[in-house]
Amino acid sequence: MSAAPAFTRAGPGARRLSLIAACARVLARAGAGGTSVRAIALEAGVSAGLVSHYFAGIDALVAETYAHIGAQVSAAIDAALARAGADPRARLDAYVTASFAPPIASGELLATWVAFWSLVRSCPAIARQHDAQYAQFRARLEALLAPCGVPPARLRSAAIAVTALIDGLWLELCLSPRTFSAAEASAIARAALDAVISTDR
Amino acid sequence: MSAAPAFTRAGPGARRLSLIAACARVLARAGAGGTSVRAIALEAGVSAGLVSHYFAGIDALVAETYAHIGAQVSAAIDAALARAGADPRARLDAYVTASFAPPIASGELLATWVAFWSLVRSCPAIARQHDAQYAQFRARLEALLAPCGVPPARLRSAAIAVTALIDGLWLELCLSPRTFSAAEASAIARAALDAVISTDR
DNA sequence: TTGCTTGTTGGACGATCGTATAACAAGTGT
DNA sequence: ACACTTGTTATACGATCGTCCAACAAGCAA
Repeated sequence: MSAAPAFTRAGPGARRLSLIAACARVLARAGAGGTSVRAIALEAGVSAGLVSHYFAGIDALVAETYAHIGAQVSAAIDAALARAGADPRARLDAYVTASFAPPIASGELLATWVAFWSLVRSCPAIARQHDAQYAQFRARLEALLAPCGVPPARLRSAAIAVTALIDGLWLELCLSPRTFSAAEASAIARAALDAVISTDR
Repeated sequence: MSAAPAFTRAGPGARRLSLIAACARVLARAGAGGTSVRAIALEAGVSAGLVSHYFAGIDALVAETYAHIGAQVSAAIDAALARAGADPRARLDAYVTASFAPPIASGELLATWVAFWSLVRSCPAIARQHDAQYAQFRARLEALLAPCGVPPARLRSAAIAVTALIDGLWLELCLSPRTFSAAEASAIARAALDAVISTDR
């Protein structure tokens, strides 16, 4: 008779990915302060040494997790846009609605994002990733605003403003969901969009 | 001959305050991850044991530091409002300008704030403080918006929107100052205010 | 000057941190 | 059935974490 295997081997790619996913879960559950090599390894069901084996350090793992989560959020928004169809204003509204709905608007994702923000100032690699991510979000929003009649000269400002408004609403919505609802946040953002895309000023 | 005193005694109130100030400086310099009892004590020029003597734990110290910094930001805004005079729109502009100028808009303050945010989900006391602080900011903004002609029915939404916009701009301005300048953020916010206080919609 | 109050120190404690490394075993090809 | 590759474990290490407590000394009162 053969005993059950004490562990299962995984290809390097698969194991790396499972560690990144585990890191994201720990980050969401325990925040940046509670995220340690051992906690991640326990979450992934492997030994602690394996983290050091696959990543240069815990900072590198967190950085890769940042990119992974960012791509996930991007995908969620892209999916919402694809569902919205072709009408420019409907696409804009879909962008807003998706921003205040799970999985984007959630305390877990906030904890993850805050953990990244706390590393921006001390870790240049994280800072670069943040800049790239923000630029990508702004560019996508510009592409959504242009068909709605926002003149090119105002495109940059409009994208910055809408991104900031959504981020601010999203932040407060995640921090204390009792202050206002996702529906209210969405309504406020859509009202602001009306003002932004109106040409009479 | 008498040797120089090895340490100087301070009244309980003064020592508590110096520890809170030291905690704020460490939080700003090293972020939540780098903030330890020993680092705070070193910053304050006292021994590590003293922190435990004055505060129930490091969480309590951080919570009191949160309240302290919040009051400081509030005071900075009040000072800007006092300098702005009586004209309602000028006061609103002063609020915006102050939000994007030191000492409010700075990487150090961001690090402090992010550290607090990272504790909101796990520490109910911090969460309660955040809610109170946010409510206070929103109430003050409502008081500024009302004289500008914003009807009472729209006051709440307008205050939430403006707060979110300023917070979002402030966040990105602190995270990566190269994306846009404080002047640009201020201009964007003031343009949005024009839309909010206009009654033609 | 003497004694007392108490703010302050410095070290000890166990726990946990990130990292490195040698031993082990699962899976594969022969 | 064998050896070989390598993904994985287990352990050890020094550093640092938060907390606690007995001893010390600064400053005030008598």
